[in-house]
Amino acid sequence: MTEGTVAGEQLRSFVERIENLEADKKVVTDDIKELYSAAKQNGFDPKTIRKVIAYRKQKKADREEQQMLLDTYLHALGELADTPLGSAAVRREFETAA
Amino acid sequence: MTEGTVAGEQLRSFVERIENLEADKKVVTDDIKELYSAAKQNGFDPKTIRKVIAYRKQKKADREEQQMLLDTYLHALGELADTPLGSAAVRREFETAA
Amino acid sequence: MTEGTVAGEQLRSFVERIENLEADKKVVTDDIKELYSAAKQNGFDPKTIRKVIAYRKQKKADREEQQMLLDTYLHALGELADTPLGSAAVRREFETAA
Amino acid sequence: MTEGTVAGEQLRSFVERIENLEADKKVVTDDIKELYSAAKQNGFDPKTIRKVIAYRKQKKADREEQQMLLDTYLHALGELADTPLGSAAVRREFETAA
DNA sequence: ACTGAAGGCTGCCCGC
DNA sequence: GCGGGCAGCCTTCAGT
Repeated sequence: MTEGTVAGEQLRSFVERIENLEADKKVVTDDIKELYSAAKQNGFDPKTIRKVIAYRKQKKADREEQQMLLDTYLHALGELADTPLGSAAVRREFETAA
Repeated sequence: MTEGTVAGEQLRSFVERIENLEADKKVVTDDIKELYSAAKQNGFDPKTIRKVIAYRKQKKADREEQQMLLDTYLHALGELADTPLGSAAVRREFETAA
Repeated sequence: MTEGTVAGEQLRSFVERIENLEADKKVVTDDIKELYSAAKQNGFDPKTIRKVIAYRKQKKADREEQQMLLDTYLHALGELADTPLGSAAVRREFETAA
Repeated sequence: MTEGTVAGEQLRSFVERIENLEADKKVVTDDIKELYSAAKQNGFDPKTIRKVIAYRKQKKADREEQQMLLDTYLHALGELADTPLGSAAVRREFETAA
């Protein structure tokens, strides 16, 4: 796998593409840091902002997990969910369970 | 600092901009992971690729540090560095010293 | 710091003590794995058990974080919290906010 | 599988035992961290200590693998290995081969 | 300069 | 055997 071979060129391509993406990533990371700094300059505690973002992120994750649970219910109940009435019933069941 | 106040709006803005950037970052991160997977599918060892990239990054950092050192020398030598010819002269000096 | 020196003996002592603790840790880890296996043999899904444990752990963490939040409120409100009545008021505030 | 059923009690038992073991594990983990801190206070680089421990662990694993290989040879040679003298003979054979 | 936390990376274990 | 998910480790950074 020396220079100039097909494999070598492929490797080079992978490496360069990854390096480019890492550069992009660094830009974004730096932007985020700048925002935190700016927020701090405006009197907001960065740590608190992180808490807020973490909280929102988790809430979103919780919602998605609940959705997965609902899907589990739906699948477990099979065909029933295929009819509007059945679906509504299952949904009602889920709401009371949650 | 409740909803609707100026500070509240500012905070909301910061939070949302950061969240957007984090979303962007996630996209890039996922792209990188995909590339590593693709490389693996093509028979390259991901771990080794990481090593290669780390090595190149290190080399680049070393070069930049050397460049900074060079700049320090240039400035220490005063206006000479401001002309291309002078710069080249100092650079030659530096190369032999290094 | 060669063999037989004071520093060498100290280092040896640290290394061995750490290795012993790691051995202990391995025992505990293996015990945990055995328990998961036993649970599986008894018809319980290990993955679900992990979920349950993670859930309980998080609930505990949440409670502690809430306590930290309460502390933050208390400190922010300063002296007020030093009187029983003030403390109760803050606590009431916290309850409605949570 | 609700509370009070046999299965429920079994599950509860598993969960609690696992949680207890995890608590034990945390104690050991914390002890290890303390040791690293203490080592650092005594002028040792924690990172290097980790390297040392990893190295010794690797060496130990290598030795055990070699021992397993030796056992394989011994068994392949049949009953010879059952006597101390025979074992020593095979071991000599192995040492020169390795 | 050191400590404590936050994020990223690696190795491990599981299920497919 | 492989890929996904998860825990542990390492690194970096803000704060002191």
